[in-house]
Amino acid sequence: MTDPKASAIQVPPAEQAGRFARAREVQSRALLEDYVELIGDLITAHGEARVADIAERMGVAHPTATKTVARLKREGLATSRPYRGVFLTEEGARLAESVRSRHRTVVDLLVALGVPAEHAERDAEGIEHHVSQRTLRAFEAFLTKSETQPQS
Amino acid sequence: MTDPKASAIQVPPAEQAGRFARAREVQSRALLEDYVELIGDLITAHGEARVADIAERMGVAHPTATKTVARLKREGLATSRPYRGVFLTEEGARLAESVRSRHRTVVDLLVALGVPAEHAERDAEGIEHHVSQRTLRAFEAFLTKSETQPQS
DNA sequence: CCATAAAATTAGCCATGGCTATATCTTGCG
DNA sequence: CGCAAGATATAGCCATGGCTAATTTTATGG
Ligand SMILES: [Mn+2]
Ligand SMILES: [Mn+2]
Ligand SMILES: [Mn+2]
Ligand SMILES: [Mn+2]
Repeated sequence: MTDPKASAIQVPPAEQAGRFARAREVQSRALLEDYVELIGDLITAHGEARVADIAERMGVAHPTATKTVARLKREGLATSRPYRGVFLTEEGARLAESVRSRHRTVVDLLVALGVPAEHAERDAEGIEHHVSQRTLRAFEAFLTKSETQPQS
Repeated sequence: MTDPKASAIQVPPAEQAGRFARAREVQSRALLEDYVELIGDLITAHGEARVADIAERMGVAHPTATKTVARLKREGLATSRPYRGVFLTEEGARLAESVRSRHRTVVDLLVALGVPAEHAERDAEGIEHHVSQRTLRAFEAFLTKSETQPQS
């Protein structure tokens, strides 16, 4: 068991600052990740990703979706011509795939730990973005193990 | 195994929008949570929480910390008088305690799954805010179990 | 084929959370 | 004491990510 109180405070300030910086960094990427994942899903399901559908599924107003799509284009993740649908670049498609896979792993882990599916989906939508490669591997390892030998 | 592609798309749009809304909601609380936790730690360790220390540990400039403290006051989580330290209200202290406890649980879970401590700390700093009560209970249950009967 | 409905974009607003530069207050020391 | 130095606060800037209202483009059905 960790020492309850003093633990956080005796880590060097610079190191703690680094952790918070990482969290902020991740945060600024989270929205992009959710958009490319969703755009990929829409293209798979409907052959195209319309701004209206993106907005509806993200739960934001149309102009908000348009603005974010502009950012995706700026960052090289998507393309679109005015009044046409939105498409993913190679890089966008790659990101979408990795985001989708990580999302599934996070949900699967939560469910494996006994979290109801609905809850798992909700929490995963935020958690996923903060799960590093290293942590993802640990999740996968645990899932593989609990497949082989289910709960004791 | 879940169906790889179509899974996300056949959830009703309103429900998916709700998940994203939840994630945004959580996001807007995350900064407050980290601040009250840190302020609580500083008071425990040094008897007071100075803006300079808060800024240093959060990895932001002093004015940024001042501005966020103003928001904490607005939201009834902290108090402070100009050029004096920052203190937590009852509500702030309660929040700090629950945030600290959840933080520890998340770190412990990651470590229990085999994530190196440093990594666990980093990832937890972002993950923690998205862990609901229900999920937290699942984490605790797992940790209790793996104490009793360690890895097979 | 064109008028109107639907979809998308643009314009312009707000809050948050960063920053730097400047002003003000507190404090400790000579 | 009294005046630097240091700590804090204020002013004012920027980017992101929301919003509504207005405009422009596309698509359709009579
Ligand atoms: Mn997400
Ligand atoms: Mn997701
Ligand atoms: Mn945190
Ligand atoms: Mn924390």
